[in-house]
This record gives sequence, structure tokens and C-alpha cells, in this order.
Amino acid sequence: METETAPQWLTDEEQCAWRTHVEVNRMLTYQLEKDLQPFNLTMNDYDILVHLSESDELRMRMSDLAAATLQSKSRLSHQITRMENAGLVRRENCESDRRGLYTVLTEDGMETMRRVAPHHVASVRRHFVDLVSPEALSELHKALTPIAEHLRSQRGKP
Amino acid sequence: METETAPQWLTDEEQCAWRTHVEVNRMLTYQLEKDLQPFNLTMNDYDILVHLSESDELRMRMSDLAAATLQSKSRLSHQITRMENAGLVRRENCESDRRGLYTVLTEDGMETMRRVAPHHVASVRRHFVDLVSPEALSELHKALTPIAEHLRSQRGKP
DNA sequence: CCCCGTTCGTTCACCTTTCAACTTCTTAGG
DNA sequence: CCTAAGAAGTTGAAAGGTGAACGAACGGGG
Repeated sequence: METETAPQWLTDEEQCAWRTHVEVNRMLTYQLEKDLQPFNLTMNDYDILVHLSESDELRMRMSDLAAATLQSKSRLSHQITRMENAGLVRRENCESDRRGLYTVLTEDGMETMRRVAPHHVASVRRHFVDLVSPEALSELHKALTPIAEHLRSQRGKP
Repeated sequence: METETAPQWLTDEEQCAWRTHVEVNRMLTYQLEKDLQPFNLTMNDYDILVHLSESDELRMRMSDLAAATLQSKSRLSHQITRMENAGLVRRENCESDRRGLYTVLTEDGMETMRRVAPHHVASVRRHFVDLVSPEALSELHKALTPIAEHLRSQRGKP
């Protein structure tokens, strides 16, 4: 019994769009990372600071933070250890669930956020947002939305 | 003298588009990587195989390959060593420049390409291309093009 | 109550990436 | 020619990431 079917290769337009997308991502990541370097932060660090600073009481459970930043628990654990050593966050026990831990943003971490955020936003503008018209940005958003939804629904499947 | 200016925060629409873009990238990378895992390949491996299979004589200079895949020479060197051990590629001396080396796609590498490509393309379709209309894909491409150009022009600046 | 399956977070061993030092070869200038 | 600047690749150590295994704690069904 034959289970193979002819592969549906991408059309030229599709391939071109796809490759541009991949390329933009890589180059963008590179630039943003580079722009954060003077502050001794990685995008990962920054992302965690953002999540914490936007959360209630400036704290989040490890698991929630891992889910929010799309990393494994293991990786987050290492990451938080590093950031703890840098004084940006601190671990705190969770009263209601004694297995659990909070990552708490320190005053130092907060101050770092305040100092770095304007530069990071400027970086995002310079390399992304300000390079396209509001209409194009809106189209882009519209195109990506169903993809985002699909991918969210796939999280941790077979 | 005052050099600071008020930061140009992102509008809600901008922020939303930006975050979706970042999120899609991370999740997409995760899925594509996962779909290649059964073949014992990473996206990095695959990307290199693509570049080689599309190049003249199925070979590329290390430097060119590093530039094409946006990685450091060091990283590529390690990467090629691994792929060489896996039998996918082989190093070959360059006659015209005795400092130089070619990475050459082996028959095994070629065969792996042929076997894996349909699955990878299907994966790209499933998680990206087929989720949006051709018009939306075209809009997306149009929006990303100026960004790609800008970023290419930034490669290796201060 | 008290298991037993689950969740939480860390740890360990292993792999990948980064960074700087290094070798070898090329090339432009004197 | 010869030399000095610099490009091509590699290397090895240190840092970062992955996945499985683990101990501790929760919590629902006998």
C-alpha cells in the first residue's frame, strides 16, 4: 500500500515570503540582542523582566513564567539563577503551595527595567516598527494572528 | 546639557503586532525544530543542507556558508564537524586559496535532503503558509521586505 | 486518612554556542 | 622580494541549553 503522496512544494511567492520571514527573524534577533548587550542583558533576561514588571506584586511562579516565556522549566531555573546572581530578581517561597517558588523583581531589577526599556523600544522601532507604514503593520498583524492561534493550540502536542 | 528625550513608547496596535511577531517566531521555530527531530536534524543542519544543495557543484566555502546562514565562523566550524561525523558533508581543500576549505554535500547528505525535504515543506505549510490566504501572505511579504532590506544593510555595523 | 498519580522546581550529564587565541596563507606597499 | 596587515578556519575553555531523573509536596478516590 502506497502512503506517499507527491509533496506540495511551495510556489515561488510562498517560498519567497517564507524565506524573508525566516531571514527577518534571524537578523532581527541578532540586532535586538546586540542593542541590549551594552546593558549586559539578553533578550531572554529582558523578556523575563517585562513579564515580572507587568505582573501583580512584581512576582510570578516559576511554572507560569516558564509558560509565559516559552521556555522549559530547566532552562528557566538556570536563567533565574543567573539573574539572581546579577541581583535582578530573587526567589521567594510560596506559602500556598510549598513546592512552589516565586521569582520576584528586585528594586535593582525594576531600576534596570526603567533604564533599559526606552533603549529597547527605540531599538524595536528602528529595526522594525518604524520601517513600515501603520497599514502594513496592521496587515502583518492580521496575517500573523491565525498563525499565532494555530501555534498556541499546538503547544506540547504529540 | 540634556541628551535624553521622552521615549517613543509603542502604541497599543504596534505593541500588539510586535508581540505577535515575536511570539510566532518562537513558537514556529519550536514546531519546525520538533518536526525535524525524527530525522535527527536541526533547522541549522537543514539550512546548511539546503544551501549546499542549491549551490554550484554542491559545495560552498566555509566563509560564504557562514555568511549565508548567518552564523559565526566558529559556530559553523563546529557545526560542520558534527555534520561531517554524521556523514552528511565532507571538507575539501580549496585549490585557489590554500587557507580555504569547501564544505561538500555527500551523496548521503543529498539522499537525506531528498528524504526530509517533503516533510519539512509540509511542516512549513501546516504551521505557516497554509494558515493564511495568498493575499495575506503577499501582504506579509510586502511588509517584511523593507525590514529585511534594512537589516541586511546593518549586518556587522558598530 | 492514606495511597498513588501528578505537579513543582532543581540537578546531572551531555550537547551546543560563544569568545578569544592561534596557525596558515594571501596580498598590498615599500 | 620582503614584510606587515589581515583574512580563512580551527581550537579549547567557559557559558548556556536540553532532557531525563529526582525529591518534595499536593490532592482526589478508596
